[in-house]
Amino acid sequence: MIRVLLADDENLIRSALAALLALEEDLEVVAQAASGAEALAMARAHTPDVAVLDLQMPDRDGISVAGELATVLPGCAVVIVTGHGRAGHLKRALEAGVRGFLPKTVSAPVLTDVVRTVHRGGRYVDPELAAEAISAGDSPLTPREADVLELAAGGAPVEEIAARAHLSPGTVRNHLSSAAGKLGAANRHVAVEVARRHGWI
Amino acid sequence: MIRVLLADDENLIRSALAALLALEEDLEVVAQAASGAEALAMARAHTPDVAVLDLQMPDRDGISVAGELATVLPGCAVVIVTGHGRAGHLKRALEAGVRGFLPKTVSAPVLTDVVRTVHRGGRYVDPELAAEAISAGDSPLTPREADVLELAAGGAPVEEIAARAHLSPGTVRNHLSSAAGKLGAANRHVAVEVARRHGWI
DNA sequence: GGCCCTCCATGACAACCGTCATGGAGGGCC
DNA sequence: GGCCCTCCATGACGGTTGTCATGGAGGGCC
Repeated sequence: MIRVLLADDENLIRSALAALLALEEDLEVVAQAASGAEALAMARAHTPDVAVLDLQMPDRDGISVAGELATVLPGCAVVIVTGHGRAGHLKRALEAGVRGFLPKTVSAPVLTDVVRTVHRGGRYVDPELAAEAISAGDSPLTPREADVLELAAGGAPVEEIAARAHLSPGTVRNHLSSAAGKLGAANRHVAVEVARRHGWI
Repeated sequence: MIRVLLADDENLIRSALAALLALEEDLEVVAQAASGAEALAMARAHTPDVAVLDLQMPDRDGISVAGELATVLPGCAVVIVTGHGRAGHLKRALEAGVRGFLPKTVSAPVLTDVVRTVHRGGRYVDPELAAEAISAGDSPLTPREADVLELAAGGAPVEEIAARAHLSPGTVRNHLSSAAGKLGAANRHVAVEVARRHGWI
C-alpha cells in the first residue's frame, strides 16, 4: 500500500483527486493539505511515501515545498501537478529533487502510474513539457534583468521600478530594453508575458 | 438518478471530478467533454439533466456554452465551476441562464449538493462571490472602452489597436485614458489587470 | 421641436518610454 | 600583470503614450 499526501489549495479539486486515487487498490490518501505550510506539517505528522503537490498555492509554490521536503523527509518522493506547464518551472522542480512533473491535462491513469513509478524510485516528466524545456533552454536573462522585469510585471511606471530596485530610471529602461530584445518582444509588457510563459520570472 | 454532463479541458481534473460525482448514489456521469464544442455535441447526444462546465476552456468559455445550451436543451440545468471567481463572470453567467456558480475552492459536498439543487429547479451561487458581485456593481466601461481595452490586453502598441478597431490612434488613446481613469489605474496595463480581475473584459 | 445627456471621434501638447553610445567593475584565462 | 568578456550603470535622442479641449451623432424627456 502506497501512502499518499495530497496538497492543493482548491478544495474541490483536492477532494476530487483524492476520490480518484482512492479508487486504486494499492494507493491510500493518508493526508490532505490546502497550503504549502500545511503540507509540510502533514508530511511530518504522517510520513507519506509520495507527496502530490499543486504547483500554485497561496503561501508558497510547490517547488519550494518540495525542496524543504527533500531535507525533512528524504524518503518521500514528490510529484508536482500544475495547471499551466512552464518549462522553467520544470527545470527548477528537477533541481529541487522533484521526481514527477505533470500538467493537469494528462489523463487520470497517468497520475496513478506516476505515483507508483516515483514510489519505486523512478522518475517521470510529461514528454511534451520535457521537449519544451530542452528546446527552450535556460533563461537568457541576467539576474538584474529578471529582477527589473519582475518589478515591471504589475504595469508599474519606470520611475517606481527604479525606486524599488535602487537604480537610475535610465538603467531600468536599459535592462528592460535588453530583456525585451532577448525575448523577441516589442515592449516590456509582452516581454513580461513571454518570460512568464517560460517560467523565467 | 440525475444524469450529469461534465466538461473541463484538463483531463486529470475532469476525471477526478467524475470519480467524485460517481461516489454519489443518485448521480451518474453520462458524458464528458474537453472543450466547449464537444460539450454541446455531447449534450445533444446524451440529453443530460445537469451540465457541469468549467469556465475556462480553450475554444470558448463556459458561459457562451451555457447560453447556447439554454436554447438547444432548455431542460438541462447548468452549473459553472471556475478557478478564479470573478464577479463580472458571475453576472454574465446568470444572464445566460446559469443556475449554479462555484469557485473551485469550495468543498466537495457543496458541488454534489448544488447539482441536486439545480436539478430540482433551484439556484445556487457561492455566497462570497455573490457579495463581491453586488458590491462591485456593473462595469463602468462603455462598450468601446471595453473593446479597446481588450485589444490592449496583449501589450500591443496603440497603432495596432487602432488598426484592428478601425479607429484613429488618438481616439484609441482617449478610450484607454478614460477607461484607466474609471478604473483608478495609472496606465492602461494596470487598467487591463483591474478589468480582468473584475471580469469586465 | 428644443433641451440635455452620454458616447464617440479627432488633433495638439507634454511626459514617458525604448534605443543607442559610452564607460566602469569584476571574473576567467594565458 | 595583461587581455578579453559579460554585466551593470548612466545620460542624450526620437518615437510613443497619456491628457486635455473640442465638436458631432444619437437617444430620452418635456
